[in-house]
Amino acid sequence: MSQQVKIYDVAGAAGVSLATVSRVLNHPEKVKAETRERVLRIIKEKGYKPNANARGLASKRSTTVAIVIPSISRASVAEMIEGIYDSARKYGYTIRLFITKDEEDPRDAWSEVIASSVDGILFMNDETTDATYKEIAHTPVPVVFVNNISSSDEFGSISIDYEECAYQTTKEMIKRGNKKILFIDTIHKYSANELKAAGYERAMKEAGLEVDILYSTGNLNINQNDFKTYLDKKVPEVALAVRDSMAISFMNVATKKGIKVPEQLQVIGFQNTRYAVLSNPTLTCIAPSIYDIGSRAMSYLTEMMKDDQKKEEERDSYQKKAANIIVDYDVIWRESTK
Amino acid sequence: MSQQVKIYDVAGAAGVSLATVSRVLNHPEKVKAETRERVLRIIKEKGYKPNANARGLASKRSTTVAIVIPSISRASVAEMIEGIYDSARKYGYTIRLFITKDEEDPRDAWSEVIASSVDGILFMNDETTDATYKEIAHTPVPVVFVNNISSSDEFGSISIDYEECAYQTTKEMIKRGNKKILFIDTIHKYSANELKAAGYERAMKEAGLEVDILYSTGNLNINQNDFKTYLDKKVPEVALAVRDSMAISFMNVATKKGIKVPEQLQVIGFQNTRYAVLSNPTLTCIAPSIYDIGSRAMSYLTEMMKDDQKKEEERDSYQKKAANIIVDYDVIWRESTK
DNA sequence: CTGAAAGCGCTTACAG
DNA sequence: CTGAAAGCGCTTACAG
Repeated sequence: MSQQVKIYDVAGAAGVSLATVSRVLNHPEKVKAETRERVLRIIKEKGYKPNANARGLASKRSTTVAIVIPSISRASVAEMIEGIYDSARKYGYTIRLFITKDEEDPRDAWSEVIASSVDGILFMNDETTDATYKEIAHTPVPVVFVNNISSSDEFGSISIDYEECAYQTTKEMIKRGNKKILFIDTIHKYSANELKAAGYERAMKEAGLEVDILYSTGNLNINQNDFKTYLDKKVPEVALAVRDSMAISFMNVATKKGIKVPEQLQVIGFQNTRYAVLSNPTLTCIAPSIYDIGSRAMSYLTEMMKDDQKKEEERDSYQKKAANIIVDYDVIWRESTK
Repeated sequence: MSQQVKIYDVAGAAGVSLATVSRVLNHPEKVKAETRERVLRIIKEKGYKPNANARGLASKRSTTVAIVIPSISRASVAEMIEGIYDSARKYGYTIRLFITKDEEDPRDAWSEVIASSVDGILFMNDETTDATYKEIAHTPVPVVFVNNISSSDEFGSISIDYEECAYQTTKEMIKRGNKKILFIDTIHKYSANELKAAGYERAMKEAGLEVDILYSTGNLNINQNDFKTYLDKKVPEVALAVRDSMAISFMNVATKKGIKVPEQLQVIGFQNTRYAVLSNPTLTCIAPSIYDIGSRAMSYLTEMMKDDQKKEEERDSYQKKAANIIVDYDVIWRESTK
């Protein structure tokens, strides 16, 4: 249980004051090259790492950002966090993780995040109500919405244009001669899913085709019943599902009923999880660059935090800069489509 | 951008000194009930949340623990983190997330974790070499191994007994009259997978049956080729795979060759990921209580951190207490077995 | 370019 | 049971 090296130890060994050691770390350009080299060498030798708490307290900056997510088990969260993490490391930030539980008061959750004294917040949320906006309006550090377009111009966001990619994909399937196109959505209204549905509807209406949306829960057993009931009545030419799991489940139910995929029914998922390639047939997917969303969100947050260090008056600038950044997507054609 | 409330503000409003406010928060039993109530009310009114950095600096405790994982995209990590998180909240701890990249020096990674001044570390690692042990030996805070039995008695661990569950499951399949049982393993040696293989081997040898292990990569395309090549030569009665994705992939390759699952070939996975129910047929799985591993790991770490606050002499006690805690598992029988 | 000193917001012996 | 004061390990104006 060895004692951690303190800045005093380094200063002593290098024959300088602790102020100089601190400067070497925080404003190296203000220190004479010769001194800097010497201090740096000692830092390395002794394995000195500044105490994060002391640093945070003195500088009012913690070089820590919070990731706030509703639940970590959602399919894409892991990849997004990985994107955030890699980007955060590049900028020297550390991650604090918060999972907001549905059953608890979001007010408490948010103030806990703030109290943890982070320099910025990456906020992933499937549905952002006005109440949420009010909640987070007084946050003393920059907030960036991840994978969820912010409808407020107070906060920036990084996301896929879900409306557009649903629109384009539906349109493509129409162009390929399909008319009966089903959209499978969650009962619960998530803002991303609402955008997907809107894009689908736009394409269908433009082509004069009938909009057909099947709502089901995320629960697999209920899904399967709903899907069976639906398929007893009719078989669409194409099914687009907001989640890969729903797409695969729909495909499995159809296959068991003797419906051939993709000959009679083509299926498309919206997430491109790793399991899209494990289904049989493999699943064609709209593939958002989830990793990129994470890493771009972090780098955007970094910019905002830089601005945040400036004085109050100048600060308005970044508020106005609040941008909704759109990240690319691909469509990966696999066996579930012709 | 409202100013955060400080302990001074609360003290002023409550007509007490800041020491008393601090006591209300940290040692409530030392404060007269009447005073305590009043202070508590003001704290609530003002929405006071102590500054985490200042608190950490003054008390030498940060009420933060680090989760160190090799890569977040592994199937079970999300659920484990959820378990850790829920348990951490219960004990009032916050989470700092570290992802160790294969390409970087583990020495640097670990010292970064320590510098972030956490009170304890939850260490998830697929393979722990002697070098790793040496690396982390001088960690100034308690470390608990998660999902990886520690072979050192310096550190405790929480895990499934992978050897045992592989043994029991193989034995069960033998009891059901199967003789040709294949074990599908990763080429890369992960300690958990080695334990699974050992359990399988023990059961096979006990029954005088031939051990048959197929090694493949985690890469799906390579898998499929390996599996095709294997199945061209022979079809086992049972295949046990260390990963669900490998099990499903093996099953899909077999199905495409016209082999009937489960009639001719039964398949069992080792993880029970959500996708076990999305495969067709659904996959029988050994189901470790991943969530429990996470939550028990955190609660065990809490104990160690409590001990860690005591004096050096007393400390040996917890070192000796370092336990390897075994968490339960289930076997969930689905369509891929008879 | 460097050092002495104040201060960041708390906690915790130490008196009383 | 409560307050005054020292101190946690840094950063950063302020002098020089």
